[in-house]
Amino acid sequence: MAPQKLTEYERLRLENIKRNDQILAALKIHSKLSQLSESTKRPRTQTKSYKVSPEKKHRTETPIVLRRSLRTRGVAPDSSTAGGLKDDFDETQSSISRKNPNSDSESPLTKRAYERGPISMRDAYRTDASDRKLIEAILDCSRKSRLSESNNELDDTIKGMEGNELLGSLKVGRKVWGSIDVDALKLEQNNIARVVPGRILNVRFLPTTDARIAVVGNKFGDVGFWNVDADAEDGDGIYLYHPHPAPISGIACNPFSLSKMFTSCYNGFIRLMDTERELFELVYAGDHAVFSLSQSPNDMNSLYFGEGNGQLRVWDARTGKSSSSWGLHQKRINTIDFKPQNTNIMTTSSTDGTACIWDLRKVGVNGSTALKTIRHERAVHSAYFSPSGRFLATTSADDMVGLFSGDTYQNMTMVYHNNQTGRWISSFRGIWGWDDSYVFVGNMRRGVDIISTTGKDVTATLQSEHMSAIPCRFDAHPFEVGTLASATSGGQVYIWRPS
DNA sequence: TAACTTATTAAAAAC
DNA sequence: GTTTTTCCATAAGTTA
Repeated sequence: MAPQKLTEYERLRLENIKRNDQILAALKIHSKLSQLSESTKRPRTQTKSYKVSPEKKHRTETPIVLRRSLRTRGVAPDSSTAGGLKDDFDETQSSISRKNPNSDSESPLTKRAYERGPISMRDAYRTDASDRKLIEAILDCSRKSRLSESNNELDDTIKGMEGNELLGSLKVGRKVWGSIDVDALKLEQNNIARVVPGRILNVRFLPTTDARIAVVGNKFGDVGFWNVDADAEDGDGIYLYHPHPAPISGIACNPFSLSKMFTSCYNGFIRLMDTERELFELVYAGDHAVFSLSQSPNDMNSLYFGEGNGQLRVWDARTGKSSSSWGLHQKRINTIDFKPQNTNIMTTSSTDGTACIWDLRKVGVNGSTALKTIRHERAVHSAYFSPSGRFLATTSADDMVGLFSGDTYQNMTMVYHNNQTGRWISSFRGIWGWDDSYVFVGNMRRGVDIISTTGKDVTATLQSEHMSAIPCRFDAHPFEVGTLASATSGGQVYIWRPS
């Protein structure tokens, strides 16, 4: 896609935005001064934190789940559902008593998050400082990564080159490979921030080497950005949006087009954040909760998501339509992942107590039969292929982390691990690092457990006095070996780096 | 098989 | 510093 030429209107608009930013910057001097006097009073280092503008604060502090009639959702009455919606996310869950008497009037911002249409980034924005710096940073990275997109035709040639995975990774936007020294991973004060309020369900690094930007989704439907290396004069580099009205279940970034990022929500909507158009577009609006989201690494036009009780759908970016849904599980699908070396091979984990491996060429044809079904005693919270594809790691509520290897993943090792996170902490999901050596998983004692595939046990635990809460969700930076983001139920993000 | 009930737990806010 | 509130998720067990 060639960069679009700006119309006169767009050019004027950008100029106007820039002017407004200058005015804002001038105004900010006052708040900077007051901050300065405050910091002399309190010499202790304040961690970076999101700051919601006062006039927006009251609107979203209390998350409200609204009743949605078919009419307000713009859906024609349907005899099959007219007798009362019994779907996963509607009246049954929405009508839970609301204690706050002030929350009865629908706030404009919450209403917007429900809209069956695009929401401008401006309308969804909650933080007080301008988000121009963030938008510029993302567009800047996007332009740079697009330059390397022209190398994509090399993809096929490189695919056969087993010996040079690093070259392959860089050219096709795949995760970079490398080994790490576990003892070298450290958490520094400036790599800590409270990015959003409340419980984080998802953390993701933008897939770029040009900036370190972490994105998180929380249970209120907020999407928070943290530009980790933002200059001090740009504030903390933390930006908060509210594009969804309910918990965010997935974030999917396109390494070839950083300005496009998908987010999915428990209310059944999937939005595409388009930084170029400054919109959260609505790409899918279903009647069932969307619990998981994933992109096939080699096909950015296909978006896979799990909805309702075990259904899987594929949304096609070219047609803007989704496939019919395939019933792959009995209960909700918690994760969807693809084998990096053969993206026809997909794995799903489910609350029905199983993790399955599928051949996409055979899914949906005459029903769906899994290549392999892994059975845990309880709900399976995640299933991920290792970077080489030779391992599969599952994490289950039965207090086990499963490691599977061999041609058909027939070799099983169960590693005991306390996964009882309870009500307040998001369930643990063991993720892979940058090679097949380690799986990273949260620890109820405020640490990150590292499970070694060779040792078949927890060989180390990352701990730090800076970590004031339990890390439950993680992301390994796709292009920076050893850079690990961990997120908590209090909205914090901790970034571990090799020292 | 669906519908209802209950146990689980940490962190922030309030005192 | 200690106590209270948050809270309204989730999964598993029990009942009808």
